[in-house]
Amino acid sequence: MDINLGPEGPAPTMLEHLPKSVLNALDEARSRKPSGRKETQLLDAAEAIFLSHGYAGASVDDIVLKAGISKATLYKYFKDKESLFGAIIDRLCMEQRRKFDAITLNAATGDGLIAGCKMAVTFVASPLAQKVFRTCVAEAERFPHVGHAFYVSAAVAMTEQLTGLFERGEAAGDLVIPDKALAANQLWQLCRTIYFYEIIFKVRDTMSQNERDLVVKSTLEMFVARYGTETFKAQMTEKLDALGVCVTVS
Amino acid sequence: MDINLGPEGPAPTMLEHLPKSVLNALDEARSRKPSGRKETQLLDAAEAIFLSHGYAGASVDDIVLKAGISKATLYKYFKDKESLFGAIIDRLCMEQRRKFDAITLNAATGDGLIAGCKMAVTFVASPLAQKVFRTCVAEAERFPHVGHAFYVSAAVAMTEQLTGLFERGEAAGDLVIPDKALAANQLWQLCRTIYFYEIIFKVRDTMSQNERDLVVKSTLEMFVARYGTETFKAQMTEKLDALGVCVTVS
DNA sequence: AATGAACTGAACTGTTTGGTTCAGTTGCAG
DNA sequence: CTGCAACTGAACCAAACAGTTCAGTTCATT
Repeated sequence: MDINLGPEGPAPTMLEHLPKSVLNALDEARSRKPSGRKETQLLDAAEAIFLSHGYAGASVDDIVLKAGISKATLYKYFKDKESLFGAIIDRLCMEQRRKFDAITLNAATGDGLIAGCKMAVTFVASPLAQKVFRTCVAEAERFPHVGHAFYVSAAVAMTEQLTGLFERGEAAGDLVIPDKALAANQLWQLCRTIYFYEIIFKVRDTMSQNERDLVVKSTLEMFVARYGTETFKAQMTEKLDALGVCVTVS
Repeated sequence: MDINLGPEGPAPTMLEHLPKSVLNALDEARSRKPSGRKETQLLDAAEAIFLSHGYAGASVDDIVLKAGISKATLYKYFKDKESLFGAIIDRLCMEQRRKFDAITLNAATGDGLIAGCKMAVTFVASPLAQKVFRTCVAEAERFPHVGHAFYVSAAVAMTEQLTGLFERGEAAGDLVIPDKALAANQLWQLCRTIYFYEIIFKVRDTMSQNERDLVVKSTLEMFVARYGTETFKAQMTEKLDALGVCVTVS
């Protein structure tokens, strides 16, 4: 995407001493986003610091230091710390929403469910998603907008996706789901079984492929037992037995 | 429990000007907890402020002001802000654990499951539990002990309780659960469907009795579909249909 | 070569922070 | 009455905080 100059990056005064190739890359980046390079540096730095120290724990001085810009520049882009924080959260949530919307679960019901759960489990356990979750939970009380933005970008987006899959599953005679929004939430909740909370509460750091498969399997066993037609249950049992052994699809 | 003197409370110098009844109540409280009254005031105030502002956002001056004690006294009890915070979290988690351990789910399987889920849903949506959850999630990365304490006080305690219920359910021929810890986690997760996250992210503030019943019902429908024996499924369907209309047990 | 906008670094404001110190007050046990 | 430990309030510290100001630099555009 953009060129990562690392913390601080070279001062503009030093540009002429860089190799041609780097200069070209810089020019390219600059022409692509002519007026936003400094802003991007700022947003990236602010994101990293807010996500790891929280709003109150993050210092503006640390942010400008990491961004390699001056304090005056920051306050030209944002009126205060609070609005910078808001912009960071909005950017993160939009990105999250984008990820959900990019998913297309157009496989057959069984494979769609498995793929969806795998994505959900992988997403939910990813370091970035964990940090965003943590920060949004932490600040939701003081900044309701933050909580709301996160909720819409995750819960709402995911509900829409799954509802589509469920409707197709019903049409195919695989599922019978009276309340699809409720079922989507339940499925999503089951994908957070055990490991999500163990990571959130720092009881562990990561989860293995086997553990991911275990969650997918146990989640769908439950989901299908409740909402699957008899024929679909039998069909899924096989598929799920194949899982949890070695499969790696992602 | 203890006598609430309100913010700041009367200074000790003013005690002799208070009505006799209040003085007696004060004396009673003091003789009950002779050496810990100031400490209790401190812990209560610190709890309130940490839970609503987070660790970094809470100021020691605000805490001693609310506790009605002097700063010097605080630093006689705790070596620094961090250890005060640790003590607050430990106290909250111990209390949480105590609540879970006090539960006795000794009814028949069906009623036990319903009672357990009702408690879980009510607990999970309570303002205090929400604040504790928020704070522990927020600080788990900077203070791993906080995350760990919360995890043990909630997840572990609840798993133990439910495992007992499941074993009795199996003995009675109602349930078949190969992995009981997993099933306990799934049940707990399902109790957080929709509303828990809506409250955590400040999309709403409370949930009604009907909404609680809806969660209990949908949770157990799913759980029983997966882990119930055929006879038990039929039996539960009736019980759950009775629910979600008006029932108020709590 | 001149213009103007973006940006810099560093100094500066006024406030707040966590933490310390201390002379003096209080209430209670001997 | 005395001695003692708990506690007070207020002053104090150095560091950090968010936010402002400004003289001066950089750089693409004309």
